[in-house]
Amino acid sequence: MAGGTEIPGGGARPATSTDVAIEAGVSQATVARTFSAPHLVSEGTRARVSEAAARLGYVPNAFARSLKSQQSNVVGAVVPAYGEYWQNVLSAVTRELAARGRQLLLFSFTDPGEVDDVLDVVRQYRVSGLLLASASIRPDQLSAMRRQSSPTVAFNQPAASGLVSSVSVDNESGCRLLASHLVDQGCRTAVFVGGVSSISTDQARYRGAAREMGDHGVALPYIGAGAFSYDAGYGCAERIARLAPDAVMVGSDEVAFGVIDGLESRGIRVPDDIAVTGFDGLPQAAWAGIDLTTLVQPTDLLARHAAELLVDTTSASRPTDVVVDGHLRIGRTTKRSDR
Amino acid sequence: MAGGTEIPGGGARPATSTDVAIEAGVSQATVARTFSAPHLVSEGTRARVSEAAARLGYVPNAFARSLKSQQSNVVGAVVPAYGEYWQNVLSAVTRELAARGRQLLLFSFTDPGEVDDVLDVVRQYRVSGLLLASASIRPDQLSAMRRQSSPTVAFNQPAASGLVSSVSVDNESGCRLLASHLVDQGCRTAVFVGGVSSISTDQARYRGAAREMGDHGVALPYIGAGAFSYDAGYGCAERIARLAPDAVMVGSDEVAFGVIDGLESRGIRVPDDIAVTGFDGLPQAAWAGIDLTTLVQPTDLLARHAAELLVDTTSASRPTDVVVDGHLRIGRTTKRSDR
DNA sequence: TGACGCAATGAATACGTATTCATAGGATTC
DNA sequence: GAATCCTATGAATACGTATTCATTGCGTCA
Repeated sequence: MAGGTEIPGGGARPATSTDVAIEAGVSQATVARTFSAPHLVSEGTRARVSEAAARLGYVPNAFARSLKSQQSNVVGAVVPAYGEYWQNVLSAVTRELAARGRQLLLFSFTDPGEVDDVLDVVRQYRVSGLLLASASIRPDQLSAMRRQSSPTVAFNQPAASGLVSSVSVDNESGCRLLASHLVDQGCRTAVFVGGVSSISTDQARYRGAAREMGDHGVALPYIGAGAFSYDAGYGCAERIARLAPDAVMVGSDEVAFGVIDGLESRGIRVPDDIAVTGFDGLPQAAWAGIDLTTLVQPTDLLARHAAELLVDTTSASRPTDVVVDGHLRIGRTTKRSDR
Repeated sequence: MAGGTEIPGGGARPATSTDVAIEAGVSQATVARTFSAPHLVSEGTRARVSEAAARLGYVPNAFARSLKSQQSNVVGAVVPAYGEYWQNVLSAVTRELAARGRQLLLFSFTDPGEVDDVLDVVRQYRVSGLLLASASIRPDQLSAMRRQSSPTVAFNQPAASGLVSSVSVDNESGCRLLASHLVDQGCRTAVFVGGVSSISTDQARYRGAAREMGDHGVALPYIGAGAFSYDAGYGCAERIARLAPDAVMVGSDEVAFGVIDGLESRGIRVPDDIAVTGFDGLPQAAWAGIDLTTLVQPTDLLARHAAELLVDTTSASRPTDVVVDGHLRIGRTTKRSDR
């Protein structure tokens, strides 16, 4: 240890750029420039400042910076508290944003009704972007975001189109792929299990599935699980069993996991008695013990698109809708049992 | 619509407290007080201000507030990018913090080596608290947090003791419960599959398991999966098979899911040939298709303790270690097959 | 009735930074 | 050799709020 006073400034107060300026014998402006626009500072000075900063343990104050520069580098995310799918999305988006120097301020809600209140809090943070995972949002909140010229991106909620950007997988064609695969496997009767029928994504998936099935002369009644959860799926087994179809198309993997277990608990074997498909491509779908046929969403790609829209300030005034294709994952749950 | 000018201030600039002050015919100070200390404002004035604020779509600027008041209401969380377990924890902690008026600023890392850099960014935000999910942290970062008098809580990383608070499940006694259950089921030989052996949590779990087994004269060799993931667990199957034990105790549920599928893929049946236990109590463990015997961590309770420590400013100077008990969940994977 | 206290409000200031404007050299150009 | 330009720096100011201090008006108590 060279000097005696390591990390001085004894009190609780973190060092400021002015402290560093005094320590380095330069002006506060020079310190600020050293950190936010180094190319404006000569090499020698820069070194002296950096050294002084390190000595004082100085870290720029993000709040002051945001206040002055009128932009925050913070992206807000409003996401349902529960659900495997959203957790994966969040994880991917966080990574992509971090790579672009943005932080993620997380807000979660359990009841869609809370979203409005949550958004009021979000606005306090003058977030430079907003990721939405819920479609039920007051239009004036959206236009407030827009006036702030902060890009807003709806993730897998294409219905919000027009006012905000959106990034989503092609739900309809994805479901056509799944349906088509089922038909190939010899499926003649089927059922669709949705989560919450009022959600646009749910509707689009059903629509795609029903059309493709219809094209092959297969009817596709809709059953609502009531939620996007394992338990909701499990609870559908009886209603499905009553219809005794060849196949069950489930609107989301998590629900599908429940459907499978629910069916098996009633002695209905998958895929021998009924084939099952999911949607999302959660990591668990690939687990050997499950091996679900599903439509894999390219989460990383979606996250990358979302991050890019969120970082691009011009995208606020020019809402963009990005739709990417998923790919079919064929698993055990639709293996033809040459019946 | 009453007036003509709904939400004026046409430009992109959000309304400020001064704008509201002018609109309401009061001073800026009064507006500030209306929002941060309403009891100092007379009822009539308060109403007039609130009305003006609503008219202008005014929302207080959190950055300015934090700058002035020197506290942020933002809690930082540094969490591994991947892993079922942490996603669940994050979700629970977010809820608890929201209930206490705190927001969560999320930082994720893939490589523990990144943590130091991430923490530098965290410090920029003068977070009022910090949740850590990684034990590998430079001591000077911790003391910097302490000097800032921000409570820091290590989640399930009890080794960090002393400098920061911690909240964790009783790993050792939890594993004793699991081991004891296995012995009751007639287990005479066993193997422990850990994730990353350098992690204190991993060590504590192995220690508990080995001691209980030892008390019953059962040796417990350690196998390192190398990561806390499904794939890592799947890849251990061969090494396990070579030892041909009665039971495998796995240090985490996610790894256990992989172990089970890996074993089954080699024709080893669970639980008929080998019993398997996990640790964590992930939601998936309760799925009927899996039904894993595991130690359920009371995540909500842990999150609540963490949130309380993070909110309590005095806890920074007085690190506290909270340890709570988990409970045994007995599933299919250890059902005695009267061998 | 005068002194005092309390409630409500306004004026002014400080928080820590980014940025504009001005200044001083030093290099470059004709 | 003078006019010009560019680079590096400092002084000063503004961002939007919380808070201290001062002021006013009014009720209360002796």
